[in-house]
Amino acid sequence: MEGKKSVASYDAKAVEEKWRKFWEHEKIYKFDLKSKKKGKIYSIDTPPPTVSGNMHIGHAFSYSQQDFIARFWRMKQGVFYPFGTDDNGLPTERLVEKLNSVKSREMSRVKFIELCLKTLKKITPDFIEDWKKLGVSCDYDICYSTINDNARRISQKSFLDLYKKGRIYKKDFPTIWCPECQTAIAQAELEDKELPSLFSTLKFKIVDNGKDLPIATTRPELLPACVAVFVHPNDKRYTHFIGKKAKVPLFDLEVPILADKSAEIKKGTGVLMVCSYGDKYDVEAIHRHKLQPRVVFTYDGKLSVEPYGGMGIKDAREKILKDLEDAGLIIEQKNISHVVNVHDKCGVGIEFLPTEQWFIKILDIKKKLIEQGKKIKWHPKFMLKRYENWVSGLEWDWTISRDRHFGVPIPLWECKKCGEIILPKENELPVDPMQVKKNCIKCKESARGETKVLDTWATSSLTPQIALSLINNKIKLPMSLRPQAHDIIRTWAFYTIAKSYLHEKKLPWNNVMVSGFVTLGKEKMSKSKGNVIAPQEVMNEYGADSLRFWAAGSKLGEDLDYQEQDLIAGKKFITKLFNASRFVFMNLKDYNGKKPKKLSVVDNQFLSKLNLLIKDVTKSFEEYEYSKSRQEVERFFWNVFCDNYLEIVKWRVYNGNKAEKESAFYVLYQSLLTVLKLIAPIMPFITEEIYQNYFRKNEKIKSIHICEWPKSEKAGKTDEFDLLVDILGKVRQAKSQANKSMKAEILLSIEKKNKNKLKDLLEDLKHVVNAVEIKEGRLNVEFA
RNA sequence: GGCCCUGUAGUCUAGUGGCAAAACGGCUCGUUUACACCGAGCAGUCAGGAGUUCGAUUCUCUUCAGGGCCACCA
Repeated sequence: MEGKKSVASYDAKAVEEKWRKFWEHEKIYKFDLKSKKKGKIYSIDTPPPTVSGNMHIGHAFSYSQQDFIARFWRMKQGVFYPFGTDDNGLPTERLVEKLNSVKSREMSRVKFIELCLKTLKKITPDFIEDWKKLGVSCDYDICYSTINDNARRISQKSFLDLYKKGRIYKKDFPTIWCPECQTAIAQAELEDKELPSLFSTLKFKIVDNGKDLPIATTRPELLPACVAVFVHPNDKRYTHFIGKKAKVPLFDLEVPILADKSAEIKKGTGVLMVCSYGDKYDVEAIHRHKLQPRVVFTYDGKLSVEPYGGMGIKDAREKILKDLEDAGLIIEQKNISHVVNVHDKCGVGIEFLPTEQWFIKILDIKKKLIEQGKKIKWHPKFMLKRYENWVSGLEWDWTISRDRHFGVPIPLWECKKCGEIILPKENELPVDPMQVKKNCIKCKESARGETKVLDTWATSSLTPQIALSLINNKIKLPMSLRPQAHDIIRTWAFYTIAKSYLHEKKLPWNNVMVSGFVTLGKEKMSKSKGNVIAPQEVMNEYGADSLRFWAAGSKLGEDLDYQEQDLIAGKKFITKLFNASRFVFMNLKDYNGKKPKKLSVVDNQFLSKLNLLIKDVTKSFEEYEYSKSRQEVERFFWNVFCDNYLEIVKWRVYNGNKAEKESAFYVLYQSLLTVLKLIAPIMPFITEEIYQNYFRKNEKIKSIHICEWPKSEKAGKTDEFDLLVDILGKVRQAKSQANKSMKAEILLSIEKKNKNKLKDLLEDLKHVVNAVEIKEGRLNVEFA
């Protein structure tokens, strides 16, 4: 033997890999309807990540948080916790094109989807690996992709159902259009972007008398699209022009001057030009006054009016400004910064262009959808407000058609002759109408297969239905939980609530938990800023348990600053668990966990404290307050169990008689096991390691993660135990202030009333504070 | 312009109508039969103002600062 003892240390990486394989091999997280306790299964509508690149730290943060909840409920009553990937969108399309060096537009949709599925089959397992490494305890055998046959079938079936319910209509209408992606998009896909702009005041002229009518604009390229000029009916500067015509500068157009209260007297020059279409306001104004629109942009964002035909919007703007200047038609110009709407996927400014699109009617049920939202429990509560705000601010029905190539096809045909709509039968789904020929039912002419595809949200709003279809709908809506981030309340949460209501008049789930995001130095992490942390590296360095421990550090919905010190704290906690367990079983060895006839007063009261802990931690998990759970277990384990209880029982464990030992052994065994179970949802690997090493043989259950959640029994009093700890603290303080060793022998005097209270505990006290004698008197410590 | 969230030790986070808390960091001691990835102790904090209250860090209003969502975007 060496002079210095060798200390076993915990190798997180190796241990975590071992248990990850064990869980997979033993199918610990396999969904089993029979596994339900109390007749219930807690079902989770897992967010399907987009397969692209790697898991980022935001994923690690929010998936950890939902996994705490999942693991808690698994132990409590059993869970349905599927996994899925979202592969039905632009990011996947781009990735598949890149990996296979193809262009989706040069292939048929069917072929491209086939290629997607093939490619995904290859890359998804590696992608999911990060989730498994993090310990996310889904049943990965219950796995969907939002582009596979089943998801397409459900998505198209949803379309058919809503069509038959009269919820879907097609309309030729100016809708939000992205000239970059060349597709219509939904209100929810808009993003603000602040841009510098030139604010020019231009000379319009009154047709009758040639007088100037100054109008300010940032978009002179819309001049040829001008269809009217508005002034406020009370604006005395202009009332005498109402009813006359104005001449648009540079373009030989005459437009009516109309009175409209929406023209603000104080804004700009007080005169407003209405164009087809500059913004949503123009769309409404033109309809209100029944004006004839004159559209000057093409779908790819170019002008269609000579002499500017074929020029991009920005180029045309510059050229027109120059021509205006040359013609002396600019009165004033200034640089301003203003906010414009851009497409969230590409950042390009949107336009309003009249196209034929499919819509789901939702504006008429806004109130109903808010009511549905209120029936769901939002965690944290205020997230409901964001939902309400969004729904009450909706001004457009849901545009569900996209003029793109890749995606779930809109399943219908239209008769070329009579316009009759032909729908597929349910057993034909999934179908691509561009590949299947149909004839009109009425006039027998051939019908045109719809070329548009569905908005990706039209499919991902069905994740509850898709997930439940994988278990033959043995669980019905509402599911228990939707975990998600707050940036997609207006899309994923809203559309899912809308669809469940429209299809079944049901809630999709009873609870929504909304995670915050990760910041670095209080700034939002983003690739463009370069301030990103890779969770893979963190797991390599500290282990997944530490990363999860960190993710449990802030309460749900709060942002959390990434700090390395938090990872160190997690690692230390793991080491402490590891060492304390080693100590316990160094002494217990083959102890079988049987309850002795009688427990000592200290042991009994310590168990009462443990019972209080169980109660608190359970409640915190039930309320999605995992950070409270973590804090409570951490504090109990470190301060009460390690710092005090272990010190108190040490002497008995080493030197006690049979009864004293048995009592201590039983309590050590039970309390350590309970602490492990309580923290297992947050730190699944270390708890499994300790469970397997020491408890499995007696407990018989294959894994700690499918053990029964601890039950809190009625807690008895803890007065004497608390007093003992209190005295212990005072003695330590006295020794520390006297610069004495904790081993220093002392004479301890205790207040008389306390001496009576402590009469059963004096022996314990004597050994733990190393008192040579305990006397009555005031509480004080004398050094021997 | 409307709505929502946040502001607590040097740092990062809990928390409460009645002594302000943990962790990391700092300082002082100690220890080697679970643990130096240790133990004990010490110092240090509720953004500013007003109100409600016996009492406010907590509730209300307001100012300031940070963040988010929506609207506007002539």
